[in-house]
Amino acid sequence: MERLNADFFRRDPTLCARELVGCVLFWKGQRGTIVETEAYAAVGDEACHMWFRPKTRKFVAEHSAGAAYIYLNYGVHWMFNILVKGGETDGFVLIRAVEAEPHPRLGAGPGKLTKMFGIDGTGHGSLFLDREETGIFRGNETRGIVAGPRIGISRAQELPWRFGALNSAALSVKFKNDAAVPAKV
DNA sequence: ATGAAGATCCGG
DNA sequence: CGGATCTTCATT
Repeated sequence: MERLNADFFRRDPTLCARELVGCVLFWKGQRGTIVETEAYAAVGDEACHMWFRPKTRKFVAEHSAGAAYIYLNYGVHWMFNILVKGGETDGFVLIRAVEAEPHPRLGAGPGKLTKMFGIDGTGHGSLFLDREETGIFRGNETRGIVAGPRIGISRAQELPWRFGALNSAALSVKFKNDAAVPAKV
């Protein structure tokens, strides 16, 4: 399998998010097939942390493409994101769900998958793609990829920047009126 | 200092 | 549907 390197994350966040569906995430002894992601853009996206969090803008300035951006949400759940730095197209990809053994819905949500993998703040800022015990490997999603509005945000709800594997049992939330997007190139 | 909001999840 | 439980940020 082909290991993804930082170059993968030097493109448009929506492209990165879409192509990550079907790839396999490895993290300290566990693996999961990514079945749901969301893209967040530095420019023109009011839902992105960069829009309203100075600390996030600092993080982006000080880290390179492919770095893990991990934060605690609601004081309870760790969110696992990957930094995208393509110049005009900086942003993040949030990993929202993975298929994993043994229980199909063990990784069916952004907070659930970090708990499953043991991902927490200690990984924040790490270049995990290049580490021995962590990384992402390219896969091919044969079920088709669908897109829709992002989940749980209050702004920019119109952007269809959530991507998922069609009919996966591990989606955090089912897609409504699934509009299949073209498979990757 | 203090308060509000937040890319969620579980249980009643 | 409310509570958990912590960080960031704006306001006092």
